[in-house]
Amino acid sequence: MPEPRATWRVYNLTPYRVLGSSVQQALKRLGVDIEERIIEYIVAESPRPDLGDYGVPIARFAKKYGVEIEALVKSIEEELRTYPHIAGVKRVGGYLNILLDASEVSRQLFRAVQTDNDVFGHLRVDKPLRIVVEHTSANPVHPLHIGHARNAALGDTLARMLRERGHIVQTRFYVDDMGRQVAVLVYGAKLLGDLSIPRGVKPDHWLGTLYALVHTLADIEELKKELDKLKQENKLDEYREKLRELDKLVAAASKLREKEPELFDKLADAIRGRNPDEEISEIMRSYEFRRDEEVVKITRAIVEACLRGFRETLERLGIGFDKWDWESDLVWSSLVGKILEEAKKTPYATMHKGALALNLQPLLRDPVIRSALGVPEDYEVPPLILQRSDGTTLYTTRDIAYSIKKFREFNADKVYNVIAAEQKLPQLQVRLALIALGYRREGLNMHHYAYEMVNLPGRKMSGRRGEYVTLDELIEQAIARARAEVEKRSPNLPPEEKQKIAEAVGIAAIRYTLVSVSAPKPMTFNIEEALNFEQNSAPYILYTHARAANILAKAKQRGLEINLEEIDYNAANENPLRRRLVLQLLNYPYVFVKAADELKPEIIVNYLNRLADTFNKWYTSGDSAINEPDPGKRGYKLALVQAVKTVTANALRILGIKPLEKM
RNA sequence: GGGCCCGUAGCCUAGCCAGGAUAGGGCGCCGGCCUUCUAAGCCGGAGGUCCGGGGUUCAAAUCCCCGCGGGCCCGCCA
Repeated sequence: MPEPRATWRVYNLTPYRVLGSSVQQALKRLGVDIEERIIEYIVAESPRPDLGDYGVPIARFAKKYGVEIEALVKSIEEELRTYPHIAGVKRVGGYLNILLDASEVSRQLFRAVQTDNDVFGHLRVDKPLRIVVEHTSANPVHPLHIGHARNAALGDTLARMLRERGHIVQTRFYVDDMGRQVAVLVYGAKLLGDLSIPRGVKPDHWLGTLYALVHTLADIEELKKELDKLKQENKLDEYREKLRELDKLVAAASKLREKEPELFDKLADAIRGRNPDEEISEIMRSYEFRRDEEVVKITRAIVEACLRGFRETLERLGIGFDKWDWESDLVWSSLVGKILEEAKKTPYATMHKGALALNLQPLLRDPVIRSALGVPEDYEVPPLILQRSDGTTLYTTRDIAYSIKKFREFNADKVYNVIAAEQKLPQLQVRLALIALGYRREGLNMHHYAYEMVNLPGRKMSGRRGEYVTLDELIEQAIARARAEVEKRSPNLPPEEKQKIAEAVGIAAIRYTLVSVSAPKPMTFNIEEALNFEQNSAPYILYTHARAANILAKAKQRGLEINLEEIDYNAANENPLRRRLVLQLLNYPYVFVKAADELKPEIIVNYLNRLADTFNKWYTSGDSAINEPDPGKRGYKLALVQAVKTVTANALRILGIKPLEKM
């Protein structure tokens, strides 16, 4: 990736940097030394243009740091004089506002956009880090649904942001083939005596149905046994409660039966009178210890098939992985065994009710660890069990081995795990365990990028009961919706082109929606809303980009080239919308850096939306670029359009959305 | 019982960590605009106890305390 050199200059002209450094310098001269970043945070856009463009509440600084306000203002004004693009300074109330010279800003901006082009704005760090991003890592037992989609969209966007920021990034998918969930599926396959996946069905979809069937039928079978026992013991209250549970299960089961009556009946017959819980546990054991080659074969085949489905879905979203890591490989390669040996030798090792465990509490006495892991002072962390009494390991144990592998294999400085917020405790335990085992650097540099669950309106999703909207369905719906729109507005395009646009738009809409809500917020996924292609959506942004592209294409057709030397930069100040647009574009590098460093894709989303807003207002205001008779002004407008197009395209790419030239 | 996260108009959301200018957007609703670069657009309008109550402050959506509501976690599950 080329270095965006010209972007640096623009970056240093953004109001945040300018005011940040000026105020900092001014305060320093008055004997107060504070970080520039603190001031940058406080710089604000002015609410009205007549007050200036950006400002800082200087009264606050004067008070807080005990400096004379007049002296401070004078000092700041002096600092600001060194910038050629500052046209004036204005005091309003407790604020000191700056007025930017849009023509000078434009001059710098257009040049940088032209030289840096597709890396414009993407300022790179001085010292790149080697970063692993593990994300999605869905259980290979059912198709990906919207919840996984949030994980995938966030993870992929994170990886893209970090790469553009100059880091060396590797993405990894953890294939959890040793969990109970896969064993449930294997159990089902064994009951059926046949694991061939019917043709014409996507493997993950078929497996998802099988999984829900087996799980639900197994639960019913187990519950029946419990009921018998309670009845015998004459525990009527509990009995009635369990009976209600059974009703719910039976209701879920009958829904499943509607989908696959034959399969359902076959499984129901096969499972009757058996001990599914026990048998599933036995499958897990025999897979972990490779006791039964048949189980190994079936398991691997099932998981492979499911992953084929995942890959197909993710590929449509433009999401791929550098590495796929199988949990079983960690165990069979003795990496996990090594962890157990190491654990036993540490002073943290303990026996918890007869199982090998780590007591992690003492580590929390170290304030460095507490602050690095974000643990409050008197937090109590439960002991972490590493090995069951039957000798099998637990998910978290294997995750410790996996964490080390992630660092080792890529020689990583940092690891980000994009994992649901409900896994906060196990994630914390893994990090503490790493430290306990002597992998202090790894423990302190592994981060849990937590996101909240996605729910469907009115109900919760449940993989075990087969209640979910698959990502594939959602993608299809989005594309169909986009297709109808293309059909309506561009009936004359060739069908392949229509389809291409529809696919790009539909998929973009989904990705945009998923990263537009900040990760710690729970999200209700409203399909109607996600497929609303109006303002504040990917289609809106793509449409804006296509509009800009269209203007430039038309200009080219008419032989109108953009020559930065022949532009009349005074045109910048003639029209308030042009001015606003330039000032927004000026902020792009700053916005990018903030989003990438804070790992907040929604910052990019918000920026894009506001930029598109301003562009569309300008576009419809009648200030046409290609019909402009004055060559200097026309040049200016075209360069402005070009800048909008470039910035929009660059920002979209970070979100994993391909910009469109035509819609 | 303990811990973590979330609470901003009918719905969704930004701002909160780093307190300051009449709380930004969007959907939906009402009313307008296609002979000028793409109407997936634009213009105008109605709609707010920033969950509640205290406190700190010249100043609180933002900080602190006490509550309320929702979600999640505290397993020899993952």
